[in-house]
Amino acid sequence: MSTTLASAEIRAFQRELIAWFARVKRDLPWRRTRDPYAIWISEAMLQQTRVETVIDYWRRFLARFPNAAALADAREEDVLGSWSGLGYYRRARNLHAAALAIRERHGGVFPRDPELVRELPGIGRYTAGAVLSIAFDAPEPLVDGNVARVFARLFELEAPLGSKELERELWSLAERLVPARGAGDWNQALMELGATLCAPKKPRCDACPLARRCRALAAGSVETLPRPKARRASVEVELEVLCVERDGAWLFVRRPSDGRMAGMLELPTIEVAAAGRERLHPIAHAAGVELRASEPLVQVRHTITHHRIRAQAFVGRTARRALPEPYEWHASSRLGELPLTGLTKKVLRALRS
DNA sequence: GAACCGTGGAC
DNA sequence: TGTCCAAGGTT
Repeated sequence: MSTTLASAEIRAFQRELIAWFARVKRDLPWRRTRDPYAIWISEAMLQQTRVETVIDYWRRFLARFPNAAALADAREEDVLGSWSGLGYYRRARNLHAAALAIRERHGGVFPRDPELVRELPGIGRYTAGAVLSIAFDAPEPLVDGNVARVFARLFELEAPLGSKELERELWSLAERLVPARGAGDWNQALMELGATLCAPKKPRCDACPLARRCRALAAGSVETLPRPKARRASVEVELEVLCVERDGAWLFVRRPSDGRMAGMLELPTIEVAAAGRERLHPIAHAAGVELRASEPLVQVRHTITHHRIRAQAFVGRTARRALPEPYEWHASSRLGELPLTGLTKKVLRALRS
């Protein structure tokens, strides 16, 4: 079942939504540039991440890596350091790899050809459409979570999020609706509507410029669309964390180069359930660390995807300066530059207060 | 196609 | 407190 759209209807959608966007659009820092590199970075950061969180990260990242050449010249370690705390760290690795590809394949210039853009690591159909339409005003469609919600309601699409059927219909609508000129504004207007009025909960239909055309509003199904996809239940995990400071440096462990939080640094950590009675002692022993007290110094709660974490941090001491892999010492004055995991940042923050 | 990948904030 | 969610991409 596919939605039909008359061309007069399409023009009306475009006119009304773009006029609304021109009136109410938020003043976001990446909206003050047409630099495809800067816009690309914002799009990568905004994936599954809130605007308020991204703003500071984007400013710092652009100051440190102002263009694709600078990013290509950087060490991956430093790119991860700038990303530390944002999550989904593969995005940072992909950015760095894509910057290298732009240098090698495109002379350091962000490509304009959609097929070439799509070949860059970490850039899928959405991000390609976003950068090309916003930076170059290319008539490329896009569908993100906002657009999916807006379309599902406007056209009363019943297929569940993530289903093949809904995906096909959403992209078909996006292709038919995107204007030949002003695609960047149109795409951003759709997302802005989803982010500010057509919200997941308690949408503000009273203020919506498209309310008159919304099938779900007419049918009273706005709150039930789009149909959510099933979610995995979350699991409780108990961790113990080892805090060792010596000569103004902290003891960290380098995570493996693949899997969760690949290549990041964290405080030595063990899962209580997997540790048996020995608890922290195995890693403490490996690092020659002596636990100073049996009582945790701080307790921290954290969530990672479908895990709910309760972490207790213990303080230890060691006489050893040189340690085998994966242990590393890092000066406490440089913690802000390191690719630390979110949990580790949280523990260190708690220790300091 | 489903699972995986992080985090902080709203309610 | 638990749950849901936010400008997705990769495997």
